Amino acid sequence: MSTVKVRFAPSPTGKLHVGNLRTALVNYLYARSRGGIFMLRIDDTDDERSRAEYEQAIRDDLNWMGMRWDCEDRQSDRLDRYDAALQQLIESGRAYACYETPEELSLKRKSQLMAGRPPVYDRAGLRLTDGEKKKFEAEGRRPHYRFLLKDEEVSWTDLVRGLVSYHMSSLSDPVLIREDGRVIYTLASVVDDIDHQITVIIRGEDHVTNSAAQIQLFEALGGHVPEMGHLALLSGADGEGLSKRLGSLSVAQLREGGIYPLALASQLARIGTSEPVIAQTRFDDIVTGFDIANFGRATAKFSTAELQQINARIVQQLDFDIVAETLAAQGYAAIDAGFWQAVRGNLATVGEAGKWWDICHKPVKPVMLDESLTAAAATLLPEGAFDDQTWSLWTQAVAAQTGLKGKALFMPLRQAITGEGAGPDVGCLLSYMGRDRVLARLNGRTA
RNA sequence: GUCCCGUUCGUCUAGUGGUUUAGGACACCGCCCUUUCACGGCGGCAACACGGGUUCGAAUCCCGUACGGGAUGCCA
Repeated sequence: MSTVKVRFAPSPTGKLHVGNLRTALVNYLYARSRGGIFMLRIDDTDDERSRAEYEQAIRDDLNWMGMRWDCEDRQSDRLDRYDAALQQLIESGRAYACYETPEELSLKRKSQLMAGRPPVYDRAGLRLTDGEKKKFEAEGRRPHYRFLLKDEEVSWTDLVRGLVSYHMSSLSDPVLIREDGRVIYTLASVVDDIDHQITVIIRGEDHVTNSAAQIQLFEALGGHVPEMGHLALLSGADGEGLSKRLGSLSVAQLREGGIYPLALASQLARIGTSEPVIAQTRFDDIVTGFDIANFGRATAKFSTAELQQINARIVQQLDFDIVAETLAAQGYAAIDAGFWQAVRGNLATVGEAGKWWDICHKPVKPVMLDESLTAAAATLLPEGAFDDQTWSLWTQAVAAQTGLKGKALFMPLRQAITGEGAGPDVGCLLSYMGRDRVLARLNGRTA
């Protein structure tokens, strides 16, 4: 049995969104759970839209989530391989030159549609005589090349969809090389997969038609057809396509919003599967619990609300040494392990720890709910430095004097001291604030 | 238009003709715990898109309808 080898092949034409990242993650998990190889392939066949900054952003996003690739390649380095493949196909009669302009093709499609016929290319290029071709060339036209599809049913056993079959008669012969000589994804991807000896292709369901045609291409090039797995696409919470709200669901934006990588990975690895989406605090557990067979065929909804919940659950379990660097990067290098321990149980994001740090160290306008209570509490506030016992001793004294207890006692104190109605244990925050600040706030002064 | 695919609790799903008063997880609601919130424990609410058919029996098989997604590019 040969080693499993998968690839993630993004085109650096934009930022990764959660759908892309899920495809990457599923490939990664598939490889890791089978001791296989995970390859990164940059599909930068020019396209005028490819940009170095996008490529870097993709690498950053992958690394951020903890995915390391075992090898990489880029299509712009392999142009001669694509030319060679085209020659091979021309010689075997599976590729042919066409001379229509894009405008002419679009016109053809329109009239076919109008006549109620499927917009399939009529293979006019195949019937061109040498003389006609010469005439086009003389007009200054350059040929583009198409792959001659065999008119038969292509089928394969898909890793997630089971038996899939597709009849080629409803497909146009795919263009392989553009008029300007640049290769098209359909060809480049297959040549790469053959050369890189990819054993399994896992990609989105939007590629099933491609896959059908590409299977014939693999065969025509004498390559071994890899296994295929087509993941159902993700949609937004309202069921709309993800691409429409790309902005709000870009990985970069999620990162900026304080989402912890394991939270996103936990969700992306399980969404659309039969396994429950639960917060995983160790990447290894995500790998272990992964099985491509658990993925369903229906489009799954990606919910940012759910992500946030998972994120909160994970953040609340994070140890200080894991988040210290993140906190420092956000300007909170002063936060220590004790403080983190005190507040983490109430956080939704790591960054929120900074908010509580500020409440302890920067002026806060107290919220005065019961001034007679807080005034009494102020006079009872212990002298000297605060310690572990301060809060409970102090509140007991306040309770004894005022006769208040429970929420009526603690909520006014909390709101005066922190300005907030909910949050970490006030007693734990006390020593970080210092006596003067607490006293001032109890007396209703911003401090 | 044509070709694929999908549709089970709010969400992700289990379910491949009787074992199902349709199971689980998350969310939600309630109670408990708790000096707030969160965590945790216990309990509860809640679904087979619709219409025909096949069958003794259908969430499960067939046909149709509706809705949704994808494809139909000299994008990937």
